[in-house]
Amino acid sequence: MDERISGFYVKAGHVRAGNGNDNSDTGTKCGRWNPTSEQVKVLTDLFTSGLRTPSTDQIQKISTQLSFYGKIESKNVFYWFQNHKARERQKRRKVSVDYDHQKDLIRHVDKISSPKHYVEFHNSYMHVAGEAHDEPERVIETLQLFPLNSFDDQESEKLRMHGDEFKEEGTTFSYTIGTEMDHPPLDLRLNFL
Amino acid sequence: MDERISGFYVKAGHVRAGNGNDNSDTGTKCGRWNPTSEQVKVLTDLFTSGLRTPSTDQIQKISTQLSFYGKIESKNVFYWFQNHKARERQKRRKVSVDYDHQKDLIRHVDKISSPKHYVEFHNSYMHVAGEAHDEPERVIETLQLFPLNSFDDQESEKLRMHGDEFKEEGTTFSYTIGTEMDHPPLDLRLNFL
DNA sequence: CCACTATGAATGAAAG
DNA sequence: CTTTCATTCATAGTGG
Repeated sequence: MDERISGFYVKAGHVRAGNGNDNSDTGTKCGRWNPTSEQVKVLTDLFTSGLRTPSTDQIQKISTQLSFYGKIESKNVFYWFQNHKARERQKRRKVSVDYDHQKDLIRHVDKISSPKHYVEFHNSYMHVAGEAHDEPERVIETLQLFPLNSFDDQESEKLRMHGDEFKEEGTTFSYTIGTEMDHPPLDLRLNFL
Repeated sequence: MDERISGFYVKAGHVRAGNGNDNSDTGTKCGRWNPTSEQVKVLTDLFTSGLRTPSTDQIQKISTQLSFYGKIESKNVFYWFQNHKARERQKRRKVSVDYDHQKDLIRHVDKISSPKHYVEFHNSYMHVAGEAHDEPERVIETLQLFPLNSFDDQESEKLRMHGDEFKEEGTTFSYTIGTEMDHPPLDLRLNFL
C-alpha cells in the first residue's frame, strides 16, 4: 500500500493570500516558500552573526528586506530561524551526550498522567556566566541592522526551573474568571459543559 | 482492535510508533497527545463558537467528552486553547508585510476581510475521512451545534491594546533609522560577512 | 519510478 | 497572555 502518492494530501486551505504571483523564484509552486540563494545567504549570515530568535520587529524588517530578492513573508523568516536553531540544537544534542554522566541526568519520560509536580530535567548545557564555552556565539557588532537590541539573547541556556505545574482542578485559572464571558450560553450549546 | 475510528484515517495510527521508547510498554500513550480528527473538530467548534479560555470546569468537561474519541487529558485541552488562541494572533501578526508596497493593490477591500484566509486550520487529510463516515457520530448527541450568534463572534478580541502588538510596517516603517543608508538591499551591509 | 534527505510548516508542551 | 522549545508532518529536490 502506497499512499504516499495518493492525492489525499490535499492539505486544505493554505491559499496563499496572494494571487499566485508569488513565484518570483524558480517557478515554484505556491506550495511553500522556496528561499532564493540570496535570501538564504542573508538569513544564514544573520544566524551566523548570532541572531537566533529575532523579535517580531526584526522579523518584519528582515522579511521586508528579503522581499527584494523574491517572495517572502514574515512567517517564513520566523520559521526559518526556528528551524535553524532547532536543528542545530538537535544535532548538537545528538552528538552531545556530553560527558558521560552528569550525575543527575535522568531524562525520564515524564508520566504526565497526573501532573502535580513533575520535574523537568533540562539540558546539560549549564550556562556558565561569563564563560565562553564551546558555543561560538560571535556577535558581530558591525552588523547593526537595526537600532533595536539586535542579538542579545543568543543561546541563553538557562536552567529551566520547574515551578509551574499544570493543575486540572483547583484554583489554577484564577485569571480566567471574568476575563471574557462573551459566550454565556455555552452550557446551552454544549450540554455536557 | 478497537478501531472506533476505523476507516480511512490516513493519519491516525501514527501514535509515536517506531521510537522504541521502551520505558514501559510505550504503546499506550507515551509521547505527546495526538488529537484525533473528532477531537480537533470539537475543539475547533468550541473555539469557533467563541470559547477561548475555558475555565477549569469547562476544560474538565470537554476533556471528558473528548476522551471518548481517544486518549486525552485536561491539560491537552488547556494547551490546545492556549495555543490556538495565541497562534491566531501570531498569525495575524506575521502575515503582515505581505501586501507590501511593491505591488499595487488590486483589491482594496479584500485586504481587510481576508486575514484568516491565510492559514486556515489545515489539519489536512482528516477531513476526507471524517466526513463521509458513519461511525464518528456517536456521542455528538450532546454536542448539538447551536444556531450561531448573529453577530460575528470569535472576533471580539479587539479589546486588547498592546504596545508590542503591531503589524503593518509599511507605512510607518522608515529606513532612516540609521545613518547608514536608505536603500533596502540588505546584502550590502551583510556583504562583508 | 521509488527511496532518501533537507527543510519548510505546524503544533503540542512549557516556560516566562 | 506571550514566546520559545521539541517533535512531527509534508514536500521539494536529488540519486539510484
